Amino acid sequence: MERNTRQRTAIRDAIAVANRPLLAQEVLDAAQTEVPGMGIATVYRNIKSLVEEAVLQEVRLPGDNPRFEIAGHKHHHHFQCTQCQRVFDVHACPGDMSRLAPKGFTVENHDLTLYGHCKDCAAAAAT
Amino acid sequence: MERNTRQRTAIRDAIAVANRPLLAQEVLDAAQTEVPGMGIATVYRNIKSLVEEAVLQEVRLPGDNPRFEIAGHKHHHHFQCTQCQRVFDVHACPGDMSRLAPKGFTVENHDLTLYGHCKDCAAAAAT
DNA sequence: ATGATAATGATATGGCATTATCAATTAAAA
DNA sequence: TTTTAATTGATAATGCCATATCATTATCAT
Repeated sequence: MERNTRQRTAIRDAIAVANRPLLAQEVLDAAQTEVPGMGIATVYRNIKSLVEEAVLQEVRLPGDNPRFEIAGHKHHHHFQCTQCQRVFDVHACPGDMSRLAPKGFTVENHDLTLYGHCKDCAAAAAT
Repeated sequence: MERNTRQRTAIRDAIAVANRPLLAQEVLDAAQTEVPGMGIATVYRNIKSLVEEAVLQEVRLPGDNPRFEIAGHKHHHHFQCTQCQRVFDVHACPGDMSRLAPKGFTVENHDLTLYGHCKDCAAAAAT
C-alpha cells in the first residue's frame, strides 16, 4: 500500500468521520457513498495496512467481529446499543481496577463495555 | 437430552469443578480425564442443551470463543491471564456505570474484563 | 503523456468453530 | 434380560470472516 487511491482515502475518511468504531461491513457501506463500486476485499486490504501503519486500531467487543477506529485516542471504553448494535466511545473510566482482582493476581489493563440505548434509539423509544 | 450419560455428567462436573469459564476444548480436555474417548461433538451437544436448561451460561470475552460456566452466579466480572489465557471470575464490581455514558444514553448493563497475570503465572514470573 | 507496477473488484479459497449425519452403542423402561 | 430409542463418536458439511488469486484499472515517477 504505497499509493494514495480514492478507495484508501474514502476508507480512512469514513472511519474518521464516523467517530466511532466500525465493522468492516460498516466501513464498506460508509466508504461506498464516496466510491460506489468499492469491494469488500479492498476494505479488508486497506484496514489491514492502516492498522499496521498505526493509523487505525482494532476494537474488540464480546461476541462481535473486530471494529476499527482512528488510533491515538487516549484510554477509553465503549458503549454498545442493544437496539441498533452500534458502538460509541466512552471517554470516562471508573479508574483503578487493581483492587478488584483476587489476591495474588496482578491487573495490568482492563476493558469495559457499557450496554443500553444510544441517544437515537432512546429518543425513538420515548415517542 | 433426556438420558443421563457418563459423558453428560462428566461435562457438567468438569465445568463445575473448574470454577471458572471454560472453552469447549477445555471442557473436552477436562471431561476426558473421566471419559477418555469422548468426542468434541458430544461436548458441543451437551453444552448446548445445558445452556438451554439454564444449567450453564455463556461467557463472552473480547476476541475469544464462547466459554461456559455454571449458571446462577450473581453479577460478576472476569479476569483473563495474558500469559496462560485462562479466565477467572471476579466477584467485585466498580458499581454504577450510568454516569459514564454520554448524555442521552441510557446504561442498562456492563461487562468488565481485567487483564494481567493470574496467581500461578505471577508466582512463576517472580522466581 | 507514457510506462511500470501497485491497487482494485470479483470471486475462489482458506481457516476455524460449530452443527449435521449416521452406524454403532448404551441407557433405561418393560 | 430384552427391547426401544436416545446418545455417542467419527467425520463430513456448514457458515462465516478474512485472505489469496488474477485479469483489469489506475497511480505516479519519468
